[in-house]
Amino acid sequence: MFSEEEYKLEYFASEGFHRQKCDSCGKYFWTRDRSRKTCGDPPCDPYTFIGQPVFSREYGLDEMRELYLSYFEERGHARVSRYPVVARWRDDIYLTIASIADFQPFVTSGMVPPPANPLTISQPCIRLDDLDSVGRSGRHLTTFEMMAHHVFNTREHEIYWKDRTVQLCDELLLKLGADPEAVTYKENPWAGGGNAGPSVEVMMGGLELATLVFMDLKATPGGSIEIKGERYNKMDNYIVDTGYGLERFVWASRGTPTIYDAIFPEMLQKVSEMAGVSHILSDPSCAEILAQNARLAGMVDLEESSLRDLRGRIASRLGISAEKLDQTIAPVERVYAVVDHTRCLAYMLADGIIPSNVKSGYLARLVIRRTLRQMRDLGLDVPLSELVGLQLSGLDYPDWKERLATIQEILEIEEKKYAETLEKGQRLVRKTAQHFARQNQPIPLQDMISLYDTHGIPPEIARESAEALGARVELPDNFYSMVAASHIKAEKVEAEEKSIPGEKTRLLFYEKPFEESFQAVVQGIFEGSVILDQTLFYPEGGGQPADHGTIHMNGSTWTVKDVQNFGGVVLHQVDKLDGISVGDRVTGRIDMNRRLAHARHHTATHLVHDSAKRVLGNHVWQAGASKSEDRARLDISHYKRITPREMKEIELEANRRVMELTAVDTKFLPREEAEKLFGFELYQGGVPPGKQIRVVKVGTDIEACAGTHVTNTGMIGMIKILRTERVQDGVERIEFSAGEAAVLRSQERDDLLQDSADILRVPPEQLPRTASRFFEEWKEQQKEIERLKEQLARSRKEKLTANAEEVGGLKVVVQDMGTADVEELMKAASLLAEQDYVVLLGGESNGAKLVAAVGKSGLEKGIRAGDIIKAAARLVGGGGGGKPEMAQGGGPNAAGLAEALKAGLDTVKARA
RNA sequence: GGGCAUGUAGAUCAGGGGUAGAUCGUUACCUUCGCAAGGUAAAGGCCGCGGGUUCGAUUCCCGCCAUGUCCA
Repeated sequence: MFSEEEYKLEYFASEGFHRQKCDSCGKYFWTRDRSRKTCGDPPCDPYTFIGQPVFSREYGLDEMRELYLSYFEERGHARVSRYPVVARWRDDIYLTIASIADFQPFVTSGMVPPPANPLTISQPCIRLDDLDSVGRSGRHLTTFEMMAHHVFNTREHEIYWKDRTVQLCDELLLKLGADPEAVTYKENPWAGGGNAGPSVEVMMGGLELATLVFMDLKATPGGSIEIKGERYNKMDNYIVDTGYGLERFVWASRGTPTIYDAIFPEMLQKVSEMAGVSHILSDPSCAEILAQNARLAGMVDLEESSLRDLRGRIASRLGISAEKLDQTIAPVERVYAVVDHTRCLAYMLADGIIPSNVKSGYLARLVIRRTLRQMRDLGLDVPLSELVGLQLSGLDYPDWKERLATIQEILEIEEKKYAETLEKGQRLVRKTAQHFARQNQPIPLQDMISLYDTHGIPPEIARESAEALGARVELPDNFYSMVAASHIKAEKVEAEEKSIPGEKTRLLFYEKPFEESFQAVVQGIFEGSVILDQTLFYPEGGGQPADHGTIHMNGSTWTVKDVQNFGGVVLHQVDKLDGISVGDRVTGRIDMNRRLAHARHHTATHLVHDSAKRVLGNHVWQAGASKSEDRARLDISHYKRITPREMKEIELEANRRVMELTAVDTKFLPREEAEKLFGFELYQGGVPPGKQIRVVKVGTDIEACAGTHVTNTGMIGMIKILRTERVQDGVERIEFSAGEAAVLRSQERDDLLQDSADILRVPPEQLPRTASRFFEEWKEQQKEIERLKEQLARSRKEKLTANAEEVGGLKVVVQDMGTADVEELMKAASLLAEQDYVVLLGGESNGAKLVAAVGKSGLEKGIRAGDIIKAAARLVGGGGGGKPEMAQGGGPNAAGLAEALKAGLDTVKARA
């Protein structure tokens, strides 16, 4: 916890604030109001702003945002444009969840200067944690804008800290017309993401409008300060991290029953009209219910059970039943949810998330499917893309029309996919429901979990259709957590950070990409590796494998097998260490063929990526890449399969760039400058650490990339796409070769073609026609053979019946059929069995084959074909079995066939 | 990245170590002035691909490919 000292601000003193302990929760807060006893935060205080706005007039979203940003601009802050809602610059989160997330980790850690200091921003954020409550609590949103002013202070240079922060906040509220007595600042230590610090929550009318965090601690094992069970130490840089809820400010200014009414009035109007529920929304008694609901929901932490509890309380207060209440407001809640979710989707999709079954794509799909379900329950029969389009047009995308074209296609595909999944699911549900309804049992929970987990059918939908078929369903409240429990959590193995002693190695390969040898001094020996003061060897990184080569000294040679970079220290793993020691002067020589092959593939990867974007669209992002000497792989985000035609188009485009002989431009730039110039599209291959990042420009493709490249696209020679593969839903893999490797691959394919054509003795160009003719003929002939075998069996039947003998009143045929195969034997045997024979036939094809069949009379006497076969097959060294009427067997020992037939006959005799 | 599931006729699916099935659709014929319906018959299957086990694999095992889905 933080002491009172942390919060004793001059501003509070001069403005007549005093510190008070909340009667209800025991936490401390600051207020101007001498009579106030509670902190202002629910549940200690209820919502009072509903119906009684806390500001002097109503604001809309755009108006409020502009007011906020210009307020801080006028007070010395630079306005920074928002970041995408997909946090591509980070690998620890998928979505931007707070304004400070824009500046983590490199700015907050002090490694990189901020884009401006101090700055103000309004950052759209997406949080899906409370998805269930959206629409129902009256206050939860999946998407909100976090308005903020941030300051990045260092011990040497402090811009402003707590005092000025609180003052700016307080004066903003007063400027908006807030009653000074009604504002409270509640002390609440903040911790998250490895940082912590004192913080105050800014409360008005029971609503938390903003949080002012003074981040000056970082998590340190054994640190001197403890907060919420973690230990922290002071940081050298300390940060003002504020968050003002734009939507909440607007809500507070309007005092509407729910936050949704305040921020989306037009959209709500449209959607409720489309759904035919606008009469409910405009009904004053309904507004009162919703207001009650929001007021009470504001008082509690929402869980499924407590929300139901809440409903009961509201219902009894209104003197109606809980069911009646639910029926009345459920459609309105769904409209709220749909309006919220479609805004969330507009941001996600416009910022380039491709729906998928993994990563951030899964989050998009989750929201899409939830929205579709809500729309279905509402009976809202319009394409989802229409609603998302409406939302998108109101957001800050100047090119939203172009983006919408892609988004429309994505959503169409998603809608179709979901319809198919549900359709398929319904059939499954029907089957399951019928099964259990027949047994007069409820559908077990395990089956409901499987329906959802394996087939994606939400339990609510499954229950609906199961109950329509007369099956009962047990559905516990904690269904989803039971699903989660059925997944075993994989242990997260964190790679140990190796700390290597020694100075950072000077990297020569950027300045001299085509030099083959270099001089260096041995700095150290570490676990089978040599550390040099400088090196031309490229260490593995960015999907490019390490260089190989040799180290020479005094006529001796060491082979370099692997090269790794640990925090700037390059380790050259060698085959042996004898004869080499610290201080030695050595000559390094790299395998230039390997290096060049890597460089070609690396530059080619950039070109293929760029071409994929041209051919498929701007939604294409790199999702991974790897290179080797003879091929490279590039994974890209794309919402459908790449067609063979598109693949060829990409290949052609890439080769055109090669032929344009464009120089490859690489340079180191300060991170913030590179971001400003080129945007986050830089970070295709992940986010490199450090102040300076290396920017590689190949034609229109600009990426942050640490790999070695050729200096001109012409050096790539040729790019040959080998195939595309779908690695995940929403991610396509393109495999290709460049340079010599591409020529070799093409030649391999020519060989394949030529070899196949040679087998059929036709020129390659006739291969498809000939192959298909052969295949058709083969099928014809298979059928012909089948017919002939049938015929053969019929004609054999006559001969066989002539050889029948009588055993105990049964007609028995035992015969060696020469080279007949199993199929022929079976056909003949079954024909005889139909005429009440007991049959055992043998043949020689690929060893000895035996087939037995028993007619009606035999079966009545208890003679089983399987028994005959088992007895017989033993003598040909094999086994067999089958049904009583028909059995087959065999063995490798064809010489024993006669014996076997005899043994079979004996079995029949014994039973007859 | 991990889990679960699926791949059989044009479509939807059943089956299961022993001669591949149903329904719908298709075609022909019957019936009709014609159509629909009905009746009769037929065509249509590398049982996803490759390997293993086996006398025998569509079925069991392994790998691959394709697809769906849940979770992080």
